[in-house]
Amino acid sequence: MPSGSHTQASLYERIYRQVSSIPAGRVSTYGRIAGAAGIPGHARQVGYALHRLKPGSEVPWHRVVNAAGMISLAPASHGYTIQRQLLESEGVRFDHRNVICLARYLWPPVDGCHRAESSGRG
DNA sequence: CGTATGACGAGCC
DNA sequence: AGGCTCGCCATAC
Repeated sequence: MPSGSHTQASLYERIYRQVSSIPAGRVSTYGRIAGAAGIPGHARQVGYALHRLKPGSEVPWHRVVNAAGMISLAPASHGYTIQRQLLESEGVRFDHRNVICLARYLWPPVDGCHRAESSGRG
């Protein structure tokens, strides 16, 4: 392989790969995706990468929310409704404040908190 | 090429 | 406990 430049996939491609690794019914945050993609601290770049996605993309962009567990799109935006519907369609529940419980749905799972496993025991 | 902006995050009060 | 501001850097014009 040609040394020097990007021996690996492009940054966006790495971001898309990380996002694609999120299973259905789980969510991740921009910051975590950034860290997993090799650019810790650059959460905004992840948001930008998803913004660049095309409508026909198979990347589960809707499984990415901000560190507060909220959809980062404008609540009155069309994208917000789409993302929320897709998440609820996968079983992700929203708080009365439109917040997702990251302790239950965050991917990769966190220890010390019960997960939303299919067994329904928590 | 410089200014403005944005699908974020952490700190400050 | 929560709203506001700054910093980060690629993209748009």
